[in-house]
Amino acid sequence: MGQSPCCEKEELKRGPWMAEEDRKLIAYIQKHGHGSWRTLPEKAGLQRCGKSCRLRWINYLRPDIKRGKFTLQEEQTIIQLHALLGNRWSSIATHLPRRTDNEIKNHWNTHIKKRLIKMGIDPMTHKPKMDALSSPAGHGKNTADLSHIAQWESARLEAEARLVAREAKQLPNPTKKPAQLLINKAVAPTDARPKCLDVLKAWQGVVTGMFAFASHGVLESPTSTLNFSNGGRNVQFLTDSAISVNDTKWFDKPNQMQEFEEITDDSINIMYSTENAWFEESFKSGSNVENIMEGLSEAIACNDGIINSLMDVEVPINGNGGENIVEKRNYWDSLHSLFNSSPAAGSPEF
DNA sequence: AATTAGGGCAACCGCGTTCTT
DNA sequence: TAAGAACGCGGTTGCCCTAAT
Repeated sequence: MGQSPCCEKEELKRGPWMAEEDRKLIAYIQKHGHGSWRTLPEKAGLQRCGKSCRLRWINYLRPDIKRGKFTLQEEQTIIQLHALLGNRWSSIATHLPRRTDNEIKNHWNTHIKKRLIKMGIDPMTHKPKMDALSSPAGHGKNTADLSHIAQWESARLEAEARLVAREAKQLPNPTKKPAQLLINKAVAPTDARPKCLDVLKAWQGVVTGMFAFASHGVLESPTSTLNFSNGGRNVQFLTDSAISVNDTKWFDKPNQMQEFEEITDDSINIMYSTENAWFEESFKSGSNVENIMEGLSEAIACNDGIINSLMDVEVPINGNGGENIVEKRNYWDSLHSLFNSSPAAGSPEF
């Protein structure tokens, strides 16, 4: 069922596109839109299959494509989203305006993946390879917490994508292409994106916050303390280079290899190489811990409606703003307790 | 200068999902 | 509701370019 081989039957051209073919495709789409890809080649006077035309347009000819080097920020986003979503390049691409899934996929395979490997990080699990060498007991709470957050975030991003798709379906003009609407919405410029997506910033903080870099005068921002406590577990941001989770203090040391210093029995020791300036730069540019947590709670508050609606959680709608705030706080509390409870194995119960 | 190896990227392939009839 | 058509996605291939030998 479904796919029929579109290039087999006729003598259709394959391989690299000629400039003339590009011109024809662009001219046709600019004038008529792509419509049915199946019929487009014939109408446009191209000896190509529809699939090939679609690919050429989406990955290369579309006017809103940004080409050239990926910025640091983009790479960070890719890494973080990949940690959450895995190889779902199209989902990742929706969070990188004007980049195509193919381009992201290629960039991952040819650049980022290799760099992560070089840094001793498994590109598939996003965990330091040394993690595997640590004791089973050590593979406890912190790792479980992070993977739990990752699972939760993954589900949330998927849910968000489904909501966008659902919204697109409900739009008044039913004549054409929810998928296209989804794409248009998803690739809107960064500043047009809903604030909800700031959760990525928060996640970025969670991830990059794990990497405390050598203190060669790098971390200059004023320090402050931020505390969360719930159910006996305590998350404390002591300074911009030290984080304490459940009495486990994560901080930097003045050498090239960083270490999570073990304080409690079930905490873990993980070594991170910081010799890669690229990652250090990421850290510097991205994460002020106060902003991280602020962003996270803000994003969660912003997202609660989406999450609840998409995870089939019934929440009474309050007309009253004050109650709403309470509701959001409850949501944050429940998330926080989820974060703290972190089952040793198994998936989150959504 | 010629050859080889490796990197980068555009394009293809096949399968799952969604849409249409 | 079922079947076929169309679309979209992720994995893979193959070509081109450049650096190394």
